Amino acid sequence: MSALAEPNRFQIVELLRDEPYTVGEIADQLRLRQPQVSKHLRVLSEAGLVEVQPIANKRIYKLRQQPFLQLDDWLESFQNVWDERFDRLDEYLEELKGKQKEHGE
Amino acid sequence: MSALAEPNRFQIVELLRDEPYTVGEIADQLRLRQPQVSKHLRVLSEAGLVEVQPIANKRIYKLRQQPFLQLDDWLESFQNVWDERFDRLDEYLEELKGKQKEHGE
DNA sequence: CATTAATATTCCTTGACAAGAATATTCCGT
DNA sequence: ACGGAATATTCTTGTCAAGGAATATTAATG
Repeated sequence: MSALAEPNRFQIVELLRDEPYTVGEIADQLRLRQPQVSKHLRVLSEAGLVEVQPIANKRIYKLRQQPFLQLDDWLESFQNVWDERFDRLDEYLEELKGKQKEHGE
Repeated sequence: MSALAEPNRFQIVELLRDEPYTVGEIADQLRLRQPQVSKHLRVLSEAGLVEVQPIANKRIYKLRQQPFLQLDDWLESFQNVWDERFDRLDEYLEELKGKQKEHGE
């Protein structure tokens, strides 16, 4: 997830969402210098967010879907909670007031 | 999203997924020092991931759902792509070979 | 085989940020 | 009003990661 935290990398991912791109194409579209793009792609690649397909001396990068599905799963583990707990906060407040009362006696 | 990149903050969020917690409780459960927890909560708060409810001299932190829904939306913008494009990579490769041919003539 | 295009890697510098330690603030009970 | 929790803030320091510039690598082409 820290791979997505960097703004330029985030942009790269959004760009690749549309279609696979070459390093040079990415650099052009995002107005970045080639070495930085290569470095960012390296990070994205090591994070498993992206995969490469070498063709001639070009390298085509595309998104992998696994990490996104994973993230989706993670988010679902929250969805459940919103529903289940209408607002557990109230419940918690009561609990606290109870504790205070006990302490007072 | 960079707020979630920090491991301790990520842990805090996962902890708060279960129920709201006090700063001290978070510090205890995650074996962190209170000041760092406060600082992390500040970041999470400014990122809109978390909200506070002061009660006595305690402060109860809970998750806000908006940013999570937002993230979910963002992820959906990808889902569409996976389906639509069986593999646009092939298409792209063809395009490249075409270009090479043109260049050769 | 020399050249050139496309990409990757290295080295260096700089800025951001997290932890630690100490201190400040706020609120309650007495 | 005072003492003590609970929490926040400040300051400093060390680390890490991103950008820039230069260079290395790989592959195609004549």
